[in-house]
Amino acid sequence: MLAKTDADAVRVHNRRAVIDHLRRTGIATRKAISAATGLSVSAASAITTGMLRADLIVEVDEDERASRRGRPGKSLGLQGAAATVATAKIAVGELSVRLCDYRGATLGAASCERDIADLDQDGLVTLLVDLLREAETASPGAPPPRQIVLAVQGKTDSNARRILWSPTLKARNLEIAGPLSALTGAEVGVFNDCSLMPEAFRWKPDFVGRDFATLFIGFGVGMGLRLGGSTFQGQRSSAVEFGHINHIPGGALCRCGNRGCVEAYAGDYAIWRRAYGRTDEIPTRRISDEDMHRLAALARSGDAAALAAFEEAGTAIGYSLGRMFTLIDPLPIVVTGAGAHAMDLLEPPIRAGIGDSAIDGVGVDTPFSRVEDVD
Amino acid sequence: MLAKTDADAVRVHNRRAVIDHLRRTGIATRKAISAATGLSVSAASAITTGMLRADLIVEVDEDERASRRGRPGKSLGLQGAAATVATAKIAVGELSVRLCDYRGATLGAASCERDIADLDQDGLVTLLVDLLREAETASPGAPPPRQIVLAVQGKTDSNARRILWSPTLKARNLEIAGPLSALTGAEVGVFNDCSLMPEAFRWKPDFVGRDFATLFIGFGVGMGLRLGGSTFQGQRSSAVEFGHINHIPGGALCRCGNRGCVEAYAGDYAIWRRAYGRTDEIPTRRISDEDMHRLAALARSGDAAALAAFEEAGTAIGYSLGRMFTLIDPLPIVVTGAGAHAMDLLEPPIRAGIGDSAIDGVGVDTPFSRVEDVD
DNA sequence: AGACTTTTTCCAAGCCTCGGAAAAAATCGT
DNA sequence: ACGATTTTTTCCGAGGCTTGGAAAAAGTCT
Repeated sequence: MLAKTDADAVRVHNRRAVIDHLRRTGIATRKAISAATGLSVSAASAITTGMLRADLIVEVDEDERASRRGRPGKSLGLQGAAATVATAKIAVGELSVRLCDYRGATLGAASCERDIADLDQDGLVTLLVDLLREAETASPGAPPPRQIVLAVQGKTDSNARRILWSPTLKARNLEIAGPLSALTGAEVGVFNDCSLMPEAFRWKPDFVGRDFATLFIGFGVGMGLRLGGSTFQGQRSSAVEFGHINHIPGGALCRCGNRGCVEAYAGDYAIWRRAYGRTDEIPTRRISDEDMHRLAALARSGDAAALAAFEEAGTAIGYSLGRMFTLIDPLPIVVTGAGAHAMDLLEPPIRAGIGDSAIDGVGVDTPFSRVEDVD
Repeated sequence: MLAKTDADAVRVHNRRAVIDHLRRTGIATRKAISAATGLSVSAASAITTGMLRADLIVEVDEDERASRRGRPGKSLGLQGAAATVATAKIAVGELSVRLCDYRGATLGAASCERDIADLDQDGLVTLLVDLLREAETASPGAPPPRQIVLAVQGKTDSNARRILWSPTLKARNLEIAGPLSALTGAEVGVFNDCSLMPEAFRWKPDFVGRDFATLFIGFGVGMGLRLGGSTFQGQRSSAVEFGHINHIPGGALCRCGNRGCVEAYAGDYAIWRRAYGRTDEIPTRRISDEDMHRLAALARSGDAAALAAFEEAGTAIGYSLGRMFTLIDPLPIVVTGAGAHAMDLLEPPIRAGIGDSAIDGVGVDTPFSRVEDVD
């Protein structure tokens, strides 16, 4: 099952290593690249000059002259104009597109707020193409995107081609990558929004090369996993449906139709309905952030029902984290989403839940980081 | 973070691919190796002749003459005498060692049944060395093992050097790899027994290159995961403590001290105590296989308490499989251990549990294979 | 201005693998 | 029985990448 390797693979691999380092550090000299990648200086030099000629990277004048002895190294950076990448987000009630250059800088964006529940495959694709065109006119001079990454709220297939299911859409199993690719000429990938989140943090110094999880707490509950140097994808689907891992057999009713999911205790709507005694009610609309802030304030001021709602939410998350830790070892957690604002209320029951469910309580002290907003 | 690749890495990789194919198919011609690995015939020929000269592989006379036209291919197989590998098992009340040659054939074995609970690090290591010597005298002519693989009931660290915790031993955090390696000169790896199980199946045609899980149901409950071409290991420990994933918050008391673990419902002792109304009793000894067979027979004959015990066990396993499937997608399951004998009783509640806990019931129809005995 | 240092570039060498040609070893046809 | 055909191996030159050392380049220090 092991595939062969040849000179070609070596070249591709080593160039990727160079780009990887440049993307992480921004700029670096050939010497630094050599040291970081393990390549000889000769090789690093040869590779970079080749990429320089191909206009993939540029020489950068560094203002900060270290004024050391010896020939100063010439800094290199990625050439922003080398390629354009588009990211699109499909969420409840919102569709947005953003164009980025090769360095990651935003070139232009476009979005539209409308109910897309009734759209079918073609309708969704044409809407995406329209937004893409709009974003392109907003960023003149940029080449058309070579790659399009779609972040979808819902389940996608592991080939990153289809939306298997989304709470935003009535239709299921939509083939998106093919048509969109045919219309735009770009390489298209369709991913679950939460499983994509680790990509946003893997460049940060604290997380480079490390395993970690991102936990989204908001209207729903979702997770992204970074394991062993790659962002986790299931064999068949995007997987990591953390919000729909069962917490209590036969428990509270969840949006997905099952009973006892984590989300049915820890999603915005779950906390809300628990606080107001609306057992098993599934709200048709999003609970607004203001409502949730109000509820959190109520809990902080000592309201028993609100307190209990947040506590149950934290316990559900904690137990499921404990279950996950037992299966794949404790991980540092990055908490995002509206629920991150209520971490003062959630963290104690979360940690208690981990302690009660993980073997030997391993992972109760795993670090949590809060990130308020991410796109 | 990406490391460089050079000609050396290419050589190592391609040779490994050749060995991989030979280990899987037993014997193969140079042409077949070329086709399977994607290497050119020239490369496959060069690599194999090199390994032939290094005595890693041998030419094999195939008796079955296909009598086709053209020059017949000369079959190659791994040289059994090229290296010796030892495997050792540390289980409750039993210690065993087995020597295998490079092809996987057993050369000799030794075992001892005694209580090792009071052994410390040195005691355990010297006992292992003694068994190793005994096995070596049982297989004259074989070179001393170059590699030793330890399968331990319990938790091991992810560097495969230490036993973090084992129900067999009172001591914790025992460094085994270092001392054993120093005494034998072999490369030593210490692994959890269940997480090692996929290694036994990854060569079978049904599982080659596929993701799957092995589920052990016996005195305890354990699991091994084969994901993305490698056998899963946690970042810090052997992980995949499936038996200690929480099923019911605050539920039945488990050997590990927590409440509500799967094992506290589905382990032999859990089924036994549930059938006999001994709530939360932790037996000091293993329940014998005969006792469990008797209990299963009782259930099959319609005894309500016994039936309920097996049903609760199946439900616990089913829910936890559903939870796992939600996190990492459904997988085919290979069921081993004494509990595999009662799969007729367990499978219906297991599938029902998956259906109630997995999103959309995905995975209820995942294939189960029963394997009665594995070493 | 010359000595020293440090970074780049240049060049021959070493390893792989690849592709095609030649050799080897059977069977088939007459 | 002997040449034609077919299939597998081996051989050999070519090409691509990296390496290590030498040479060049581009600054600081005295």
